[in-house]
Amino acid sequence: MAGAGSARTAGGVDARPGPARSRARRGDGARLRREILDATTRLLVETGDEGAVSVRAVAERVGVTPPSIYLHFGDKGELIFECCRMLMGQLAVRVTEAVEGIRDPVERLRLAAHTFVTFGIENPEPYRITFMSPHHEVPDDFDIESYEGTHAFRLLTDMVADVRSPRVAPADPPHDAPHPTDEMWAMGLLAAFHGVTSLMVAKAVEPIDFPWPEVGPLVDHLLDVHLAAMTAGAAGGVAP
Amino acid sequence: MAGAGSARTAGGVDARPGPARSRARRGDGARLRREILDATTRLLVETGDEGAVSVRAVAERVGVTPPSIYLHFGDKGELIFECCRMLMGQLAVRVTEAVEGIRDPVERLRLAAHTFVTFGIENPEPYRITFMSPHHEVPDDFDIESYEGTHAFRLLTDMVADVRSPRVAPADPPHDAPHPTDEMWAMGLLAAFHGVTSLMVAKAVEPIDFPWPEVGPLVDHLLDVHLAAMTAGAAGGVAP
DNA sequence: TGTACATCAGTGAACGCGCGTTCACTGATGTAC
DNA sequence: TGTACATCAGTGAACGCGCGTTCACTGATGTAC
Repeated sequence: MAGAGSARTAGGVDARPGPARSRARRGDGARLRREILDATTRLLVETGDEGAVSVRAVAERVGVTPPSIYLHFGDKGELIFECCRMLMGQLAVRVTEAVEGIRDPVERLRLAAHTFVTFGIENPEPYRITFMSPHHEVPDDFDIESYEGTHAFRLLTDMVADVRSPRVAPADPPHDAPHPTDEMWAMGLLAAFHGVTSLMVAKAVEPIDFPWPEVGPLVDHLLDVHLAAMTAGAAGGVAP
Repeated sequence: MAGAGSARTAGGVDARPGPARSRARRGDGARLRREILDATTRLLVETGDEGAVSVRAVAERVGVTPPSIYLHFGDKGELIFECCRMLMGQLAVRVTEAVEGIRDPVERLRLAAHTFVTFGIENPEPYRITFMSPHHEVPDDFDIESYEGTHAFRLLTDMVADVRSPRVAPADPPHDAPHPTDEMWAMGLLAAFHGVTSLMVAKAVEPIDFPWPEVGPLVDHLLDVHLAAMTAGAAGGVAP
């Protein structure tokens, strides 16, 4: 079975068993864990289909039998959750690296936005599972503070604060509402860019020739809109 | 089997067979079609889980055997697609009715946005399948012009045009780009509100106590941002 | 008014499939004496 | 230096399940004569 067998099993997905994986050395059982996470992510990215990710398919791609998965993950849900967490971390790292060394706050924000959206579009299925699916249960030991997403959102809030500094109050909103906080601006931006990514990732739309604009210009437009609004009240605004 | 049997089958979902459905009269075979679509939608709304919607579960809820589904739908995909289309139509109707009779363009836009987001949040699973899933194949006879979504987007574009009339050019964007068209404004708004809905619908986030803001204020904020930007150049803007 | 017949709405039983998961096991690797 | 043994990494076979779909059928309903 581990020899030169048929590569096509597990739901018709090419699992490419790879070159007869060698058994891990004694203390190195964790190696398989890394390989499983890796294979799951690649399966998700390459097939672009959550349905293609079964315990069996992952095992086959790693070059191991299905029960081996349970040596490292309690169940399938745990595997998927861990996988999403890893990708979330990668996204955060990407964005952080992209803005590194850039001083102009506006350019930082712009680059962060484009990086975020691009990452999502390049990894549609992981993005979908992480941000658009209701399924994965959160494990008991989940800690919001050590969650990569939390750091990322804080980074966004900081970027917003930098853009708005020296702080200006926007023109009074047309209805009776408090002026937005940095967190509100950040949430608005997140919603907007997530919205763009989400629309592009839901490929349902693809075969319909709906006049979607190019992604880049749309992201720039949304940024411009926010930047214009952020600084609109600069002239007559109230600095706290 | 059609008597007082166990209501709990088909994946543990309560299918509630209902009061022994009577066979349709001779020319009224289409009745079942409507009932199937109805049951599918309700199953989707009530369980909030796409996985709960199997041909068997739908059949049981309607009070009919699984093969009967194939009397009216070629396969499961066709059923789901038809169901989404119906919901899309309902959404369009809801929004249209909501803004009916309201003269102030800004208030129209505001009401449309809140109605859209609320509909999505109240029907998370249908919203997810319709707007956030890549699965359903588009049938061959699909006509974009008669698609409810197309009308809805046109409605949005018109609302944007009304708000921007008398037409004003926004302040020059900070980079070399053309001024946004009505379609671009509409796409930006759609992305933003879809983003909000999408985040709320992906209940993955729910068990994590992330500091999501209230939906209403966030929608208002995004509207304010767009309105401020739309009218920012009014003073020195160029009317075409 | 009565009856043979075509049509239509739906049934019952079964198919093959891939899935997640379990359980008893094997055989290589390192360690203690 | 040699050997018994505990441990660890992974296997092989099987489980029960629900799924989408098919096929030959049944029995009620309306229609033609």
